[in-house]
Amino acid sequence: MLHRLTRDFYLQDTLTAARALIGCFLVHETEAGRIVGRINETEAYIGAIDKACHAYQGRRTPRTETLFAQGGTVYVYLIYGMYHCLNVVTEAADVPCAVLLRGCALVEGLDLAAQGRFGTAYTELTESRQKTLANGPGKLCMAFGVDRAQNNTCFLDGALTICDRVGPHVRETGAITASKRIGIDYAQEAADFLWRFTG
DNA sequence: TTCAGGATGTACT
DNA sequence: GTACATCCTGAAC
Repeated sequence: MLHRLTRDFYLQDTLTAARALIGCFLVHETEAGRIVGRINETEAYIGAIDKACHAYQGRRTPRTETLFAQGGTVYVYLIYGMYHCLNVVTEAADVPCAVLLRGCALVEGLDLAAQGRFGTAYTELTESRQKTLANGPGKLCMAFGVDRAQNNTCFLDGALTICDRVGPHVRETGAITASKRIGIDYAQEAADFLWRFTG
């Protein structure tokens, strides 16, 4: 069984959505098979008040255009010239907000993910590499085979989706922790917002 | 076990 | 020209 989150979910308040995404499943249906991971780390980016957000104060450029789409849109961008980051656009159209998916634990399609990251089968990986398969935004994209081709597609009807139920897996969360976001020291007071969720 | 440095390209000043 | 929502490797402790 595969149960996609509905439009209502993505139209929620960004901080609420960022917290609620913990425990949900990121699913990518590729030609080679399905890759599924339990989301365990997210960060919220809210354009109106957030200096770390690409669309801070409504800054609108070709790159940030996707952030102004309706909640449920996929926003992928290139960072540091070599890595991609996968975001979930939230809230209504013309409100630039998104949730960055920073990490997940793979539960299905392990070999596909390992091929994407290291070019070898999962069973060939060292224990260390198995544990760190998708525990960071750049790594998550490599493992799921996500790049800018997915930018501006839709989580509701595309190959890339988010579900609260996939096969035998059901969304399940224990304690969720809020903490400071990572890698945005340049964002002054916004760097101290507790907009990172793990669980 | 921790840490510094390099790779790399796009967007924007 | 500069900065960037990162990751990996290898050297030092």
